[in-house]
This record gives sequence, C-alpha cells and structure tokens, in this order.
Amino acid sequence: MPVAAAKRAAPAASRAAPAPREAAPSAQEMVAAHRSDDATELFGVTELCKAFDITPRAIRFYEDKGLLAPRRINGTRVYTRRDRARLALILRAKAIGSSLAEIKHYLDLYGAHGEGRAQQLRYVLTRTDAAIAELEQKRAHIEATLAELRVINDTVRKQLGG
Amino acid sequence: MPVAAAKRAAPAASRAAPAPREAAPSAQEMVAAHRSDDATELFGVTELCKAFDITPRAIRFYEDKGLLAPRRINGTRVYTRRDRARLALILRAKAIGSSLAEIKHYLDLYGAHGEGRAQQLRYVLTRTDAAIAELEQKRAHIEATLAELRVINDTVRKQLGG
DNA sequence: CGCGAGGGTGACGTTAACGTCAACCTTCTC
DNA sequence: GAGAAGGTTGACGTTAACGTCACCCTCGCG
Repeated sequence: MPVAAAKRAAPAASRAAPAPREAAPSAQEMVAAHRSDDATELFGVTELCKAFDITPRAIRFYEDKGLLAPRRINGTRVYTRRDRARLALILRAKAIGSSLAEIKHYLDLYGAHGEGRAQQLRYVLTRTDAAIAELEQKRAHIEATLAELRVINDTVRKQLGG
Repeated sequence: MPVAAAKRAAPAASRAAPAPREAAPSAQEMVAAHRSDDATELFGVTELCKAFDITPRAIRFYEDKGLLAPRRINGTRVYTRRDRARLALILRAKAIGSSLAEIKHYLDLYGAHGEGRAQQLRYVLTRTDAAIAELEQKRAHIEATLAELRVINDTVRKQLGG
C-alpha cells in the first residue's frame, strides 16, 4: 500500500508533488473545518483529484459509501471546504490502515460533537476513547517494528563500516 | 479491522485471552529469533492458531504466499520457534496496515542480514531505510489523528462536565 | 447546429485476504 | 477394525476498494 503511488498521471508531464502539503493545519483547525458550513470556497471534483492525487472514481466510491455528500449543481458535484476536509481525513485514515467502514465512524465523531444532548455526547466520548486506545495500540506496534528495523539497520551498517 | 476479533471459539467454552502477551521480547531478541534454527520447541498448527487467535486457513494462506515454510512430518506442518517468530511479525505487520506482499519484504530483511556480501548488505540498508521512513510517516499520521480525537474528546468532556 | 470536453451512471472486472465446504488421509482408541 | 479426531488439499464463495468500459447528458463555442 505504501509502495504504490504515482501511477497514471498526465500523458506527457512529469509531476513531482507527492504530498499535498499546505502548511499543515493544527488538530483544532482540522476539527473545526468539519463544523464550518460556509458556501464560500467551492471545489470541483477534478480539483480535489489533483489536490489529493486520487481518481474521480475513488471520490465517487467514497460518496457511494456515504463518506462524502457534496451538493449537486445541475448534477455536477460541488464540494465545500468541509467536504474537502472530510476527504483529507478519509485519506489520512486510509493511510494508517483503517477501512472505509471504520472511517465512516471517525467522520461521525468529527461531525457530531458540540450540539448533541448528554446521551449523544457520552456516546461520542466512549467512541473516541476506544478509537484513541486502538490508535495507541497501533502506534505501539509501529514503534516496535521501527525498533527492530533500526537494529537490523545498525547491524548492517556496522558490518559495512567495519 | 481493529473492531473484529473473538469470532468463533470452542462451542462451549468462554475464552478470555485476547492478547497473546508473554513478556514482550525486545527488538534484539525479536530479530535474533529469526536467526536461531534449532529444532527444539516445536509447535503444531492448532497450537499457533490458539496462541495467536487466527484460523488454520490463514496460516496455510500465508504459507501459500511464501511467508511461512514449516517442515512437514508426514504431511503435517511442524513449526519451529523461528517460524513462530515470523508469524508474530506477520500479524504485527498486518496490524499496522501492511499487505502480505510488503510483509514478505520485511521478512526478507529480518532473515537476510548478517551473512551477505557488501552488495546484498547495501540493498538491505536501503530497504530498511525506506521501510523506516514509511513507518515514521505512518506514525505521524496516527499522531495527527490522535491529536484530533483528543481535541474532540476534551471538548465533549467539558460540555458534559460544565 | 454540430461537436468535443468534461462530468455522471451503471455494470462488470480485479486483487487481496481469507472463509467455507467437501473429500481424503492418518493415527489413536475402543 | 470401525469410528472419531485432527490435518491436508483443491475449489469455490466473499468482501473491500477501487479500475475499466460503454454510454449518456450538457455546456460552451465557432
């Protein structure tokens, strides 16, 4: 999965923008982006495709799965900045190995806090707790693997250097 | 993927061993386990299945994919401690979102260092470097997500507490 | 008014990672 | 020696996450 990017680009153009960085929004900003419903700053589908280096088919697929719900203007999809933020979340969650079904739950969390009643909020709380625990687990796995890879790396480096 | 464990157990027995912890081996031990080829301490397939909470079908599948290569005694699979260590690596790598194809490369790294010539070692070096970089990327994604989830969690907690 | 580009819609194909099932061996036990 | 238990092998089914393809509509333009 990591070793599979930059597949089909424009027929005759060498692109060198693998990561769509644009000043790395903070966690607060990211979360807030999901609550701003302003209609200024709209995006087209190809715009998002180029911005995130994915295909329109993928975007449509996410929409079929209920992860995105852009407005339609005369049938054509129109995305707000909130939609764009959701897409960013989707892709990042995918990158850490989540399935689209799980991502759907993540998005619920990002969207549904702040206005619900106590019952709802409590639910959000337990879900975020669980999600956090899972991610910490996963991070632990990654750090263990990193440690082992570094052992190998150092060993080999010494073999070559000595 | 995380939210899907403890499926079919023995028909009439409640098991409560979700995580197969046994004194968490260090990175050095883990790497070393891949280089010990002693035939003492052998395991059967169901033994491994229960130990790691997977099905025999999965193990056989990994074998088909070349991730495992246990000895056969009269057709029956027999696993050494090294095989068991490989299986542990496979599952951990899966948990962090790697595909089996990628895991195959990981295993190559764990196995092939220490004896090769400079050419080979250099290759291992670049591969470990790449793998490390990818994992650090992934870890960064996880930490970003964690930060956002904590923002949500705190927000909700304040709403309830205040 | 023709038409080409761009976007949309099924429908089907594909790959990964197994699950399920039927059929066949051994080996142990009674 | 007849089961029963446990292991092995195809072969086929399944789910997720898209890719590909064919066909359609619509808008802008010369």
